[in-house]
Amino acid sequence: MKAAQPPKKRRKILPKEQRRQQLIEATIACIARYGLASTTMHMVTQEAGLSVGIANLHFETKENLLRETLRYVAEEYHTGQIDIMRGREAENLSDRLTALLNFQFGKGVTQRRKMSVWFAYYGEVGARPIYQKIVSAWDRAAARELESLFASIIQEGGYRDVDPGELAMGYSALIDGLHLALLVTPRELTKQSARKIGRDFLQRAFPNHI
Amino acid sequence: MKAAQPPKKRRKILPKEQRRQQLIEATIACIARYGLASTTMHMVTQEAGLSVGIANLHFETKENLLRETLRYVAEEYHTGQIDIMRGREAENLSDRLTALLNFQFGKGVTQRRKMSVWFAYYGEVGARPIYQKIVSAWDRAAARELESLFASIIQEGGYRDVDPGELAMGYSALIDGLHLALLVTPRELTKQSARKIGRDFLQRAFPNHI
DNA sequence: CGTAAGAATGAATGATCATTCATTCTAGGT
DNA sequence: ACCTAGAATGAATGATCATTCATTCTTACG
Repeated sequence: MKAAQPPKKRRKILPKEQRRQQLIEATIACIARYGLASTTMHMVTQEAGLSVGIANLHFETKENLLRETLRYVAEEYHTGQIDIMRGREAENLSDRLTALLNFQFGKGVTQRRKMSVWFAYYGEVGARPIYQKIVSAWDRAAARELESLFASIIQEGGYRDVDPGELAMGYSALIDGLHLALLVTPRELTKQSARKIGRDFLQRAFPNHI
Repeated sequence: MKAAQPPKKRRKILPKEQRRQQLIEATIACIARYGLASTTMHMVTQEAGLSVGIANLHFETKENLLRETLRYVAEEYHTGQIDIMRGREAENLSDRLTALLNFQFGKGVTQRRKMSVWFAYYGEVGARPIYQKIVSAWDRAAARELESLFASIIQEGGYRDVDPGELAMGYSALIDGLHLALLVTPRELTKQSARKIGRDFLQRAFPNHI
């Protein structure tokens, strides 16, 4: 009786950048499925369909791979937001608000896969200064952009007694909290109602823009 | 040259319940300091000033210890909230709202120590069904209580077009998001302004109660 | 074709860690 | 003062995992 042969796959050689990307994607998949704590190098390389040694070749250490993965995830989310806020897609201020909501509760961002990874890293921020640095740098950039968008809206609408900085902080916190709720208690909250809650927040602040 | 002798401590025997509590506290301290991923049984028992074997004696496995620690932290936070919302300390509805804010941004809850632990577990929720079960059970209980408090306020104030369930979800999400911001970007947000942001949210919804 | 630069492999290594359990010690009961 | 139930200890064990590196394979280029 012969053991079933794993189909001998031909070894493929690819440029460094492509392999790095492939490993980062595999890392995201593993963290979403098994958690940051129990993800091993073996799992990651297997997920990528490669051998264990490959990770060392492209990232030196596990620590590096995890750091680069966080950088990638943080950049993807925050540049998506920032592009919308800067008005790449909509000049109109009201439309930018709607586009922002659509992005924050859209298919790309609210996948369980993505949110798991996001909060897995947040959970370690308290213990790893480097994670805190990466996340807070992006957070600050997005916060500035949001504050400036809100300031424009306040001016355009002539809204009184609203501080753009405070409002931006509140809105960001609300969005993070809603993502957390979607992850932790998905039965209590749908994407649609989460989106509505975000919308209502904006509407109370900017009644003529939403 | 003699190595400095660790002062031989006399072995102390204590009731099971007290040792369990001591180990849970040590676990919280370690998670806050080193993160959930790198906390070892050695660290925990050392933090408690006990030997490694003790953990097995009272909790069987590391898994159990971590689970019981989460149960303890979740219960502490949510029962604190629920007691206030039920009006143990204040019959008046407005006072209950203020008390809730004070609790959520008070000394006890917003310590880095506590918030680190809280989010460390949230980060693993995506991968460990048992954590999700514990957290979401308490979340649901607190959400129900908050919804009922909001419903009373809506009735008392005759507020129109406000859904208590939706508002409760939004408020909880906002508070979670603010705690996360306090943990991740402490330089951008003080406890005082976080509290003010929470207050403003309530004020927009219940202008006559805050 | 032939060859060499370097990409990819995976068995081996050593470090870390949870768990075990034979032994030691404590304190309440007699 | 003595005894014993069972609380506490910590060296030993075995499992898991990141990392290494001698070897194999691929492909671009002459």
